[in-house]
Amino acid sequence: MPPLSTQPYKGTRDFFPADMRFREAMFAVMHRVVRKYGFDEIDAPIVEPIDIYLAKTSEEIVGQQIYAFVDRGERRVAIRPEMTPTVARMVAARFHETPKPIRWYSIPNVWRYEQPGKGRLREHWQLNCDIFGAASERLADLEILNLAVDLLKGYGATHTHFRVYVSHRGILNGVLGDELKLPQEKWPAVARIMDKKAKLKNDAYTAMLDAEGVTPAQQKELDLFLSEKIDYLKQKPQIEGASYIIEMLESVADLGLADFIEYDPSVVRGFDYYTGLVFEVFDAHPENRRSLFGGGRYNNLVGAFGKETLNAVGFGMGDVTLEVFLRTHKLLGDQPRNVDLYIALMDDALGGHALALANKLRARGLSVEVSLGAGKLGKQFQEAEKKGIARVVIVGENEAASGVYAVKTLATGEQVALKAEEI
RNA sequence: GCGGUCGUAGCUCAGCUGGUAGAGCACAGGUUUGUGGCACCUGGUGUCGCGGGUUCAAUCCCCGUCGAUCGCCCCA
Repeated sequence: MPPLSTQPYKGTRDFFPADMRFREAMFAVMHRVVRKYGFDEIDAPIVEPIDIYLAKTSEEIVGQQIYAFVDRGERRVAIRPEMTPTVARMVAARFHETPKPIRWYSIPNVWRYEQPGKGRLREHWQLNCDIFGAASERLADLEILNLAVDLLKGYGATHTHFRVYVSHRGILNGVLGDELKLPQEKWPAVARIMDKKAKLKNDAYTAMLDAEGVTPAQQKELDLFLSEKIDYLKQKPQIEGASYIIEMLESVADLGLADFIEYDPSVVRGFDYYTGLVFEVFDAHPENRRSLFGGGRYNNLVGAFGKETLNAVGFGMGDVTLEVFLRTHKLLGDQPRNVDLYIALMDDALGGHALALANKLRARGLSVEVSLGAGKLGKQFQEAEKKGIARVVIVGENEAASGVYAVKTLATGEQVALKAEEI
């Protein structure tokens, strides 16, 4: 048998201590910020019946990107490609007993079978924040946007680092259907072309629209829609979602978030379950102009699990894109270890004494690493330094006998004699 | 899924149209045994990503494969 590979499965990562420290630092900000908004944390199994994705997740994800298998009991199951259907399921399960509005968050790992690339892997962790059953959907949407901005601000980001683009599901439908009178089966392709407009040359763009059978008159209207942005909506109040977006932006300005949030007609989002607000957060860095995360309103998902329905809005923020963002802008870097003391040992016979001393110090809240085998003192200093520990307590015969320990601060070389209670 | 680049010691990499491999850093030990970060000495490893082919001979050439990375497709 050939030696086994030490590589993790394609598109996944091992988290060695340094990676784990970084991840935990990212998560810590998430927990801190989200809890300030009164969100409760939840978790759920990584495997779900595949049915919960079939109806409402995008066809692309279910058809090509889902990890699915049949279990020993012939059940068709899937490894979760996203958390939202699970959250909706849990809300439906405790529908009556949970006070509304429900604010829940989670940081699950989710899996998609896709081509790994920068900022894209097969397994990633995703902060999910959702609000269910708000009496005012507008206020819930506003709070979710506010939270999304606040999260990135929690890492020290400002409006120069990122921008939130909002739109409404009804707008695109209204423009393509009611204004342009395009048949519904053309909408996805046209939306895709619009989304790519910025990357395309003008003639390539028109050529693609021509190929979809979009007439010059329709293209002209489309151009107006894309270029005049909010003014276009003001001229067409009959479009579903137009007045909603106009008013939303006013509320955003009142909240002092005008620098962070703007309307962008090309925001679409892939999930089929969105029903209203959709938004996407983009990195503003010229070399990392990519979508960081997004979300929107999905009012019909909870109803799929029972008689009762509940309006909902939320977003999912992935750790891979977030890490690229944070490192690109130098907002979060490598995290140091956090151990207070290293106990150096002069002789293995003093090991018991050292372990007991460590326990005393731990009881006072300090974190302590004990040398698990005496060596040259100099080596032990080096070991402590490499482990990122600032101070060393020396346990030798004199110390063990007197209960007064030499405590050395490595960075300065200063050394003082302290009793255990004084360390 | 398609195309480019890449894969050599733990890490970063070198290796001149093919002759069984090297540097720096890191690591271990020592310069004499209760005080490190400097300096010096010594030391080791590599199935040269994996599999196959061509050749007297392959790290080098060819094919395949796995993985990473960049771009495209797709998408969040």
